[in-house]
Amino acid sequence: MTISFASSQLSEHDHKKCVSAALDTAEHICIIRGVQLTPIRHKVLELIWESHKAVKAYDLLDRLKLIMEAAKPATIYRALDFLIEQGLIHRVESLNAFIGCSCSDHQHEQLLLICNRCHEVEERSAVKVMEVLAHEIEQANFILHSKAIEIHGICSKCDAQAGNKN
Amino acid sequence: MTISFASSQLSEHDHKKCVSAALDTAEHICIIRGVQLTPIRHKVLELIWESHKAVKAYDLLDRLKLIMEAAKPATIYRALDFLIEQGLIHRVESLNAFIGCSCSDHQHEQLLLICNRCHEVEERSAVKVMEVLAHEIEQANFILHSKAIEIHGICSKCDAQAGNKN
DNA sequence: CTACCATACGTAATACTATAACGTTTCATC
DNA sequence: GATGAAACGTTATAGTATTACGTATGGTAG
Ligand SMILES: [Zn+2]
Ligand SMILES: [Zn+2]
Ligand SMILES: [Zn+2]
Ligand SMILES: [Zn+2]
Repeated sequence: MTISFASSQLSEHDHKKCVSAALDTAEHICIIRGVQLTPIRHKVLELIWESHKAVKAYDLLDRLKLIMEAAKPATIYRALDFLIEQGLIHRVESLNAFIGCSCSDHQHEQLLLICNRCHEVEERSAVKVMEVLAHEIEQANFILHSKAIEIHGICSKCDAQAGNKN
Repeated sequence: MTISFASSQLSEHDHKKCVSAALDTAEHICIIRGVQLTPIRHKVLELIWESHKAVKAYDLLDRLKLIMEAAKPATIYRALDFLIEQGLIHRVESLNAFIGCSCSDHQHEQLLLICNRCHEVEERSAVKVMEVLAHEIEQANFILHSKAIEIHGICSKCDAQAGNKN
């Protein structure tokens, strides 16, 4: 059965394109910025991009160990720190997990739609939300450093599948 | 030195009123719902309300141990689970910490302004933000279960203090 | 009454997440 | 070829959270 009517941008797509685009962009960004996308960092980024699901640090570690026996927690966390600093991945606070950044323009003005069923995370730009939110923050005389908007629920794809089962 | 011009709702207030209001409300809500605000749960809620700072589970545990030697992690986490279920506290995902809920009407349509300096957390209702956000979520065909908007930065009080030092 | 059941709690063990500390390698620069 | 910075290796430890199983309590059906 195919899901022809699902509306999520994550459905039915050529994921290899996501991966290669993400890695190409990362390589490009790192060259421009003069920072090193070392083999470990590159591999961790690739592992994160294996799917659109949020992935845990120790799961990454297990997978990294398959090709790099000596990998330790610090190995992963250092790579994650680097990738976050460079805005190449996002930390999902409510899951203690990580996803590849798919902000089209890497402006990181995004909200995360986290599916509690399939665990995929969709990043949406939501310009209007950010505008109104910025205004609200300003009204509170609060000096913004960073913001995280994490929405939990059921994605359109999973909802459609559940609907089909009835 | 007093800070007479700070604008945060958390400044210069009678915190005993916050605590007693929160505890009274909690007792009332639990009676209405037919759930038990046991002595442990009540005490944990009181400890959380000692300040407007987000508090960690193991810090709560240490303080609970002072009056209840046998307290263990499960003691705290069970109380926290209950209080969250009842909407009497919020979990701050980005801090692995907890704050008392101060939604005026316990509708939990709030955003959290988290000060990185003093660690106080202000809960703001932000109706307009929620409206626009709800619309955005609907457009994504996403079925909402819960949402967390966590803003990090410097609160007006801390900003004013920093200003005074110059 | 008492057998039953649900809720809350006691207790121990364990799992999961993350960082600290210090040594080594590498490579560009002086 | 000494110096210094960045990345990584390695070990230990800190911090966060859950599982599992046993006990106590109180309400309720029989
Ligand atoms: Zn993809
Ligand atoms: Zn889903
Ligand atoms: Zn107060
Ligand atoms: Zn502050």
